[in-house]
Amino acid sequence: MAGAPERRRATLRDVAQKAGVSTATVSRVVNCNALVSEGTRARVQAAIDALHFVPSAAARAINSGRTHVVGALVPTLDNAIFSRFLDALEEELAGYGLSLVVATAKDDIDREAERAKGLVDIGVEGLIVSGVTHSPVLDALIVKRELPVVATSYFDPSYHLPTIGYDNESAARSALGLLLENGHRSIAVYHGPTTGNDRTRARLKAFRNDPQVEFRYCAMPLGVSAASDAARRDFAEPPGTTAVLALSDVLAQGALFGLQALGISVPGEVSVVGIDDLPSSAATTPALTTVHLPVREMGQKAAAALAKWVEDGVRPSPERLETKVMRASSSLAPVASNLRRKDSGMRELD
Amino acid sequence: MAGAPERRRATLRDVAQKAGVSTATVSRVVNCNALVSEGTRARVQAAIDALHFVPSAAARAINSGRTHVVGALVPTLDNAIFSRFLDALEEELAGYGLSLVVATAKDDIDREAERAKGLVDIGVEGLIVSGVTHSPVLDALIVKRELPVVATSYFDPSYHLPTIGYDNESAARSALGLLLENGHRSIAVYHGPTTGNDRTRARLKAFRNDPQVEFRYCAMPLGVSAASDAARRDFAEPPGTTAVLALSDVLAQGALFGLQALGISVPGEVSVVGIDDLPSSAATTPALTTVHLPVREMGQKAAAALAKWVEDGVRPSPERLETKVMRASSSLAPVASNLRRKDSGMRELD
DNA sequence: GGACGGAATGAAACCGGTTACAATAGGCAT
DNA sequence: ATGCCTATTGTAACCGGTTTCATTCCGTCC
Repeated sequence: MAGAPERRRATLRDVAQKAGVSTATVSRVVNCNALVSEGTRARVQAAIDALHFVPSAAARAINSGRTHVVGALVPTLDNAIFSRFLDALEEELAGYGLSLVVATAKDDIDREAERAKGLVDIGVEGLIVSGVTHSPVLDALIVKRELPVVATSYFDPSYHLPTIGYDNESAARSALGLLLENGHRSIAVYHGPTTGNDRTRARLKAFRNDPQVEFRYCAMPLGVSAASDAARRDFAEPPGTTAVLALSDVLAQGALFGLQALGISVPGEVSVVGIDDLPSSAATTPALTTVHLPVREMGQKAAAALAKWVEDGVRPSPERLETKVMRASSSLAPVASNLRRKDSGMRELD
Repeated sequence: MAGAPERRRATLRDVAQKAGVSTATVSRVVNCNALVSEGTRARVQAAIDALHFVPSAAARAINSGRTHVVGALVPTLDNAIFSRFLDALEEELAGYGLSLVVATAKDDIDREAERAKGLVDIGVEGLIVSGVTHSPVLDALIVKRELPVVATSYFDPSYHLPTIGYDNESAARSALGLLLENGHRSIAVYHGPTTGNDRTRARLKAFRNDPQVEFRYCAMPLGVSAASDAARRDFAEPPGTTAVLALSDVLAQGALFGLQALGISVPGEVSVVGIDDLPSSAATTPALTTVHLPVREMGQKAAAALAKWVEDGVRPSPERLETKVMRASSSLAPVASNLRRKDSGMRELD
């Protein structure tokens, strides 16, 4: 009577005792599996309800050898492009009966390795990572554990992990191509930090060896405000620059807003191109010209590939996803110094 | 020789045998704990390395009774406000040695309950949910399991779970107040779906019983494009409406862009107010007037509260976080029909 | 020289489930 | 009445670690 409220969670043995059956029978009832007579099933169920019994996930996992959990390491959640990717990834993984643990690497390979260690410690069966530049510590962990790992946001069939992603350099080249076609020869390249971010570095490669074009590289934190500030600074006095090529839509939007704040017409006076194709990029005025990265599709493909690897042991093949120019002339026009201002309106005709 | 490559992962027993010691000793080495002589430690470590031994998370969990995993159920990841929240949550939880599993409810309480069940099945020790409207199934699960659960994005000290969040109605009232002060009496309210979303419903309550104000409610999908389209439709012909009050910044931004597309000046001709204070809202031109919701802080507080509950068993108290009007006059001006257009510029003086 | 104390290690129980296999019982054909 | 088959249930081993407690081995102290 004076006893404590008995706080230990009920175990299968408790239930078995209360129902007057063996643990095997309770296990059968819990798993709806084998043939248990209606009578005992009801009796056991009653005991389960009375004791608030919930089976232990760990005990199950130890028997099945499966945790049904996979992990995703992304640079950050605080950027629509990754959260969009994760949204698709989570959705698709759920379809395979897998749960998703997320961890953020913050563009730091050591932190990434540390977090990965944490994920392995909690028993993830597989991992999604971003890019192909990782800590040796992480690589060692993968080898040791024979852990299924898919690298995303990057395509490189020669990489030692299967990559499911797009060609970053080619995406940047598409963006550049648009500007070149329209006569731009002096271009400001807005990009985020390159340390720990091989996607950005790959995109920057698109601008090598182009002696006829003058690039002004502007590194900044990956945020709308930073790009807006940069644009306000860079274009406060008319510069030679006729276009902003931003390696992320976040920066492209920032540049657009910054130019608008200066009263500079886009694309009338300055052209802006981005990469990502965020949902909001279609809605700005003008709508942003950008290179679409199929991150939802990437989420689905990566989920399917990892699920198959984890469940059936089949290592997926690399997959290259196509990027695509969106709204080619919306925030982009022929360079103003070569053509009459009004020509920018004519772009809408073709 | 002809034997298979022996694919089962190495266990503690394998290591013990190889090193010629007992399992207890290996366990000690793995956990750096007790006193093991230098000699044996080295011998065991060698065996561990040779066999690529990695301890099983499940086996550990079964002994400690802890999984070090908590779950978060959010409406969606595909909205900056939630991914921002999760970014902070994940960061803070990591500090407590907890990993974060995410699942999306998509504003559907049945799906939420189903996902929650899945999370419990993989062994989460606690849960973060959004809002205070949940399925009875979920409530039953919480009770049964005595699961620590913190409700966020909502403040209601009378709710049966501890809430850590802001007062949605009062946030909406702040936004409304700004418009009223400036003479607006005919206001378009842009909001997302109300089914399954009690935050939106709470915000809508702020507009009850105000006979002198005419509200036009416009429900739409929660996205920039939807709001942009809505604005283009609503303001194509001059309506009586002088302001848009959006219950999310995503919609406010959309409205702003849509109005700009129509060539309507904001705030000169139409005022726009939002709620959320997304990072990008500070950068638009004009910067968006909005009510700041402290979601990063909420993430930190929720993480701390849940961690303490899970680790020490202390149920947290509800916490009310303050909302705050940002950039009060940036995208908002006195109603044009009552005042001279140029007055809008004067707002910046006070 | 024998008892004592601490360090290093091992044996075995245990965590909470699953499951192979054995055992029991009732139904039915012979 | 005997034997066989099957539906139901129990026994106990097992999954892969952790941990308690006993044991062994030394060095020391008296």
